[in-house]
Amino acid sequence: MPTTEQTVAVTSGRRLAHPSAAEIRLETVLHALADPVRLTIVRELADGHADMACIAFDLPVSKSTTTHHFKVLREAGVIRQHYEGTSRMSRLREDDLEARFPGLLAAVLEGARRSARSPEPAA
Amino acid sequence: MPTTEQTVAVTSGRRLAHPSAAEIRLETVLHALADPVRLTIVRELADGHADMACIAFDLPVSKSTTTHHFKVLREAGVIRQHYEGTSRMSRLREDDLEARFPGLLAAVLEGARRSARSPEPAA
DNA sequence: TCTAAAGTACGAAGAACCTCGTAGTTTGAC
DNA sequence: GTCAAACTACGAGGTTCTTCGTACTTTAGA
Repeated sequence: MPTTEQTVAVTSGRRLAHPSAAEIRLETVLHALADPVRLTIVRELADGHADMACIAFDLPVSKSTTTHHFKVLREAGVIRQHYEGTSRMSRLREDDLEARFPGLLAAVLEGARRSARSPEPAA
Repeated sequence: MPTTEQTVAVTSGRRLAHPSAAEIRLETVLHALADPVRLTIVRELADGHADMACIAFDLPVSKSTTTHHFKVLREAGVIRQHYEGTSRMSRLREDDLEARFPGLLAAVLEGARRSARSPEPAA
């Protein structure tokens, strides 16, 4: 029995479904990371903003769209979320991703940082 | 002037548009790799089948769909293609991808190989 | 208790994507 | 010149994705 994912809901009764580490699929992860808004979220989470509330991200989309993107990331196994009061805290599942796809997240994050520095090298 | 991509069309007059190495975008690459058919193509190209004709891949889709997927991979900068007679040869742009996103292709390929061995760990 | 904050669920509109079949192009061989 | 092989271009059909607004739920605080 995989009990890895049983640490849920500390200050709340609300539950959030997460895939177990073994259930994380490569194509789902790649698809989750292929969206600019979601890549921004992941990059900010990686840059020291762990356990951030969704509202803390300054995203160029509406509130419900933000919710949607966090859900996609969570269901893909990229982030873990838990409630704290009315806020939902998010954190990268670095260990689980590293175990399943070694080097993938690091490579994507490094690539994202480069792209952020040199957005589009004049086509 | 980037002259990296000027090696085209050896035995043919037909041209194929490729992005230069600097134009390869992370999100486009991730999106290109997020499809199961395209991931199969990339995995086979990596597994020693460099410079394969499109027809040589045994894909579960029609001929025109195959063409479409190769085009997506080429326009994303993942593969390079050139004609040889009536055949179109494909090859991974490993060097260009490594230069722009170090470790990314290797991580994806390693993940794809693992997924191929243990497709779905019984949800 | 009442209110505000944070977030969810639902449905809808529009865009993008995957797939296919058909018709056309280019090449090489006879 | 004729023919087949390999591939492309085009459009269509159906699905999925992104985005939004509105209404609802849960929690914390006055």
